[in-house]
Amino acid sequence: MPAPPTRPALRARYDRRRQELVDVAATVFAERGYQATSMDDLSEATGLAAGGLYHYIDGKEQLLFLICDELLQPLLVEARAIVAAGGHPEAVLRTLVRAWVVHVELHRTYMLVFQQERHVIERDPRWSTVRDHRKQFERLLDDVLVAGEAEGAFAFADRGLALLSLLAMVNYTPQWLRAGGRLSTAAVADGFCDIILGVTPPTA
Amino acid sequence: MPAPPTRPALRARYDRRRQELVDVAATVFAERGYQATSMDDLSEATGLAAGGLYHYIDGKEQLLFLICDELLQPLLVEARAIVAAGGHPEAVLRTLVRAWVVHVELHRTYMLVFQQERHVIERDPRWSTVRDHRKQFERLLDDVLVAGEAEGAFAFADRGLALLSLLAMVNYTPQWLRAGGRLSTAAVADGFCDIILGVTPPTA
Amino acid sequence: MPAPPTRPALRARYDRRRQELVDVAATVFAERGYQATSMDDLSEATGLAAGGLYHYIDGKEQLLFLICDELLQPLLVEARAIVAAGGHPEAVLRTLVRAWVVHVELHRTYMLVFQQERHVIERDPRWSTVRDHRKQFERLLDDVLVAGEAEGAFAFADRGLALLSLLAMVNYTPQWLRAGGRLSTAAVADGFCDIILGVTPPTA
Amino acid sequence: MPAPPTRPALRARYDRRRQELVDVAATVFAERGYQATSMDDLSEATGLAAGGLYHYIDGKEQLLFLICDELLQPLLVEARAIVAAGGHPEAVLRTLVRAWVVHVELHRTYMLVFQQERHVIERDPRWSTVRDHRKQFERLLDDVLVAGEAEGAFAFADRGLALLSLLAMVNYTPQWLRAGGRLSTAAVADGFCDIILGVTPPTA
DNA sequence: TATGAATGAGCCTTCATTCAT
DNA sequence: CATGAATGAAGGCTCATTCAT
Repeated sequence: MPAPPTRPALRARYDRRRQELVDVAATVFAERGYQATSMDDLSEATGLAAGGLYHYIDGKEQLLFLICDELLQPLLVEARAIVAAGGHPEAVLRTLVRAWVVHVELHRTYMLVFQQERHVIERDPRWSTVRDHRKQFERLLDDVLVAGEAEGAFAFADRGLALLSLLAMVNYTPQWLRAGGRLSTAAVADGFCDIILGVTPPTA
Repeated sequence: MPAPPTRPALRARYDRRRQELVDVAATVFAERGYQATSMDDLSEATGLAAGGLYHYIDGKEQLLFLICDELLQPLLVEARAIVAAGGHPEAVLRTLVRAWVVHVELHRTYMLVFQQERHVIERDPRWSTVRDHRKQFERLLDDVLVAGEAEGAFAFADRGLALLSLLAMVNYTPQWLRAGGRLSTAAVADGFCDIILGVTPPTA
Repeated sequence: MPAPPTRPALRARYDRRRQELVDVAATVFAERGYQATSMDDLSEATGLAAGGLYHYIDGKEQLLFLICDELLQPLLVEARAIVAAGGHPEAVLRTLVRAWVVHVELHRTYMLVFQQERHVIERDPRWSTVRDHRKQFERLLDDVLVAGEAEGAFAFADRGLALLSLLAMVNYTPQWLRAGGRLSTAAVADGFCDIILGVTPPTA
Repeated sequence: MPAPPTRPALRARYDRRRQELVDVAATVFAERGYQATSMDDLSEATGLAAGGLYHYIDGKEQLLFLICDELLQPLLVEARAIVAAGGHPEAVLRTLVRAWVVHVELHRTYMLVFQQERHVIERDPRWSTVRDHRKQFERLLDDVLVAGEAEGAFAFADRGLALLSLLAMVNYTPQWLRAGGRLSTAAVADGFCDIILGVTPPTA
């Protein structure tokens, strides 16, 4: 990858195209799998010739990194803001989960790729940055649960299991959630919270 | 793959080695990923020369198939038996989930591989058998929830979400559950049921 | 094989190199045999790295197809033109055989490969196109013999045997005919016709 | 290949089986091609397990050698006898060609294999024995033509071409001659001689 | 910037052959 | 004699990446 252009006008176009490339890559990776996708597939999907891709990225693996990074980074930022804003634990949790599910839905393909390649990300030392972001997010989530439990707002049979379950639910979401489905994103997020918090329907 | 030997004595050894190969493959696939694992990796992991593997399998993909099949087939059989045995819905559900989690724990690597390669299995028509087994199992699970709801044993805010959550939780299990961990397998299974059913701890 | 370039300048070079590759392949195949020739052999013979060959072809088998096709297609076209032009049956036959022998001599290696791999071409359904061309050419030849016999220009003891013999003679030609040999191409062609037509030398 | 058994009874059975193996090999080679036939194919065709084949032969290539040898050796012996017996040149030629065509028909698969692998046999020094037999046979044939020409029994426009044509015709025979076809073996042989000798049908 | 030809390592698989049983 | 498991060297092909144009 040559140095990106410095003149602002060119830089803008460059950044736009690079973002487009990452988007396309996420879509194709999500469908065929990262390993099963060839640079030629991306070349075809973007309309850029094989060599042209390398003006925007260093290589195939960097695409995977960018996908993971653009998925986790903003989520972590938003989550920190929500937690920092404070409030009643349940409100914080619900706000956080809602933002999370929205994020997952908006970056559905990114999330699918991230989950698919989890075995690499979790093991390879070169992926520690991404891994750390995931861990920080999960830590944040746990903090909220701990705080709620401490304040008596939440009563978990087992907080660890509750956290793992919440992670599982939301991570699994992109496999079935589609825009315009039976449940709205907010409903899904609230539903998850209800389940975790043991909120039973009123008629019971 | 040549036809398996017919003489019983040889057949037994053949089957044993083949099973061993599938086991090793599951372990290596789980660690490095199916695509990232070369037949040479398996050759090294099994101690069998590259060509020797093909006495037991038709190709790399068949290993993936066998892994999925040996994971789902017995689970489905067991699940059907549990449901057929009948009983109070909650008892049935708990028995079922417990068996499921035990199965997942025993076939941890198989499950990891199955989850990893889900994008292939769900899309490729050649994998319809495996996909069908997964669907049948999920259908069975849903039937139990439906029955429990009908009998008034369960009260879900949203049964669909409950099912998806349960699937997510158990499918996520092999990522963190280790034998000898804080929670026993049974505790985990019951914990999952509690969460789904909205069982809150005695507010002591 | 990527799509061939569309820009005319590039396309010309591409076509030239591809033709070169087919030529080299025909030569090497003719010498070592199609099956006994590895892509590495072709790589070495062309000076192109192993992978580079696949810019021009889909695979080894396509080379064999192109060789057969480039051998038969133009021959058939030329033969049709000669027959269509009409004239005295003997003149037509002699013109046809002469063109045929010239063609065979010019594409000596192609012909050798075609003959060598006849057992595949005649049996495999995927080779029906090539097979059809061969049959059409032979049919054309037979038509000429039939017409000549009908007009009383030819008198065969057995026309079927005459046709088979002519085919045998010409097909066998590349095994021994060399440019600059004792007999000119035209002499060979005429000699074949003499033999088939029972023309005996003036009993001087 | 271990040493063949010496006890006569065993030796007979051994020889019979070995001959059977060569026959089967010739058939399979003729159909699929020598190179395209795997030892496993032969194993299946003979009913002998892979390793068992090596009790009778040294390797795959020896099978090819035996096929060629068993084809050419007896033909050469018979041809020599016919020529040695003497007689009118035309009678000798006709007897010889008839024996030849009969031989070719009886060893149709052997001949097909021999023709298919001609490129190896003609080039590789290891095949000089087989090549020599072929050359001796052709020499014998030429001698007959020379003698006939000298005696004024034959009048060739070009004896060399006549020889090559005859070779071509007979060598091509296994590609189309089937037992029970329109022409008897003898008729075919005589037809070839008529063509070479310029014998025109009586009605002409 | 973009193209597309070219590289070369690596992958999955086949196969002739050997050898313990 | 026969079996069938095992070997290991190719073989055809793919693919991430480079680079002259």
